[in-house]
Amino acid sequence: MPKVTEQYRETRRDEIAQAALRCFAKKGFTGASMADIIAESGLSAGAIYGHFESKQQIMLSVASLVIGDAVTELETLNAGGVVPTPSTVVMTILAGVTSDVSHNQILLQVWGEAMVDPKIRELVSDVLTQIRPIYLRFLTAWAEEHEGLSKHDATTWASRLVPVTMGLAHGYIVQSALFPDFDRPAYLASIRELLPG
Amino acid sequence: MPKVTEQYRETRRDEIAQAALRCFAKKGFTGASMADIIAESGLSAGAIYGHFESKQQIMLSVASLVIGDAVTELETLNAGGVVPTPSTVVMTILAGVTSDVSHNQILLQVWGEAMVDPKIRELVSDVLTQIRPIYLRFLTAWAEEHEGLSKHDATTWASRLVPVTMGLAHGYIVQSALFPDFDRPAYLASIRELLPG
DNA sequence: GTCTATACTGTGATAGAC
DNA sequence: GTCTATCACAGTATAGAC
Repeated sequence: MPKVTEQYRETRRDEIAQAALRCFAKKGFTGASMADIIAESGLSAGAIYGHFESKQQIMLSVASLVIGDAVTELETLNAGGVVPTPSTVVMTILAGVTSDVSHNQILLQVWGEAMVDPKIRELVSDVLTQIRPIYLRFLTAWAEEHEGLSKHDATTWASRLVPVTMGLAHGYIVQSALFPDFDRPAYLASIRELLPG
Repeated sequence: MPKVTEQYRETRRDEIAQAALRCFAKKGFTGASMADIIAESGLSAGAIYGHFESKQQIMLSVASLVIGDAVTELETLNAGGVVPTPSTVVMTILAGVTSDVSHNQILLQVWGEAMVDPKIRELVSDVLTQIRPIYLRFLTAWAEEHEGLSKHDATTWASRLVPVTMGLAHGYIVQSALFPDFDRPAYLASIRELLPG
């Protein structure tokens, strides 16, 4: 199998997913029809069904794209080598999620869909089980280093702080998507005041 | 016009809305069909269309029901006469929103729908403009009383804290709906630690 | 082996006859 | 109030062009 072909298919898939993303951002997961996606992608029905089994698969692909942002961005913190403060962790994850406005909008839709679509729910759940330990690791490291706690105590302390820390991020995402005049910098500043570090 | 008739109609409307709520909780706003709602309500298509103009109207009615919980519950704080702590305010609003699990689930769907449906968006926006000032008032009063700030300083302080305070609530709602093993009491305890008061 | 154009089949919301 | 017809449109399959 020539490598070119595989890459080509991958690219096509991505193009379709991006077109679908734009449609979903405008009309929602269920509101956007295959016809919309077909038109937006500039391809034809058959072409699309050659790359995706169903609309459901496209939805999953887009959802995965959007919620994956968080993990991607968090990984960059590892590269730094230094132990980030709790508020830095939150701000980093938010930078990933809300850099693209349409991603942010779709994220809320993904959460909504997760309430009724088991596949999406599973996807969200999977990403959580990736993110939670990362949060925990960073917060634990910080508590050890800056609060002088033992590894055990630091872990306990961190695991209590993780949910609210994530909650603050969730709040940012919600308000960012819902309130047109949401003051993002002010929110981030408040996070820095509230969280230790 | 006999009063009985009006009350009767109101009751019927409410029954239909409740039936619709159950359907939406199970299958989502767009996933639930009129046929579902008809079956769940035990009525017929014609009967329902006698009380609601369209499915859209039913959706709005249910959405309003669900996001109205917050306001309803907040009002109870007024009755007490004492100035609640910031964390008490959050916990009160959460008590209203998440007491009924299906309401909580639908709330996420409402947020998602708000991304693409202007009517729903408007509804959400309206409720916010009701809630924000209430938060602000309570937090300001608390800052005056317990931090000894002037009215002006207290207001400034409060308006900076309102978004994150609401954010913590949003985080609770999101995690409560998405994570089956979410530890609610632990989250509330962390809120108490984080927020002043 | 990809794509285009078009046809098919079920189902949705709703209107209107009983 | 119920029941049933309508009518548009959804997602998808297919038949053939490049």
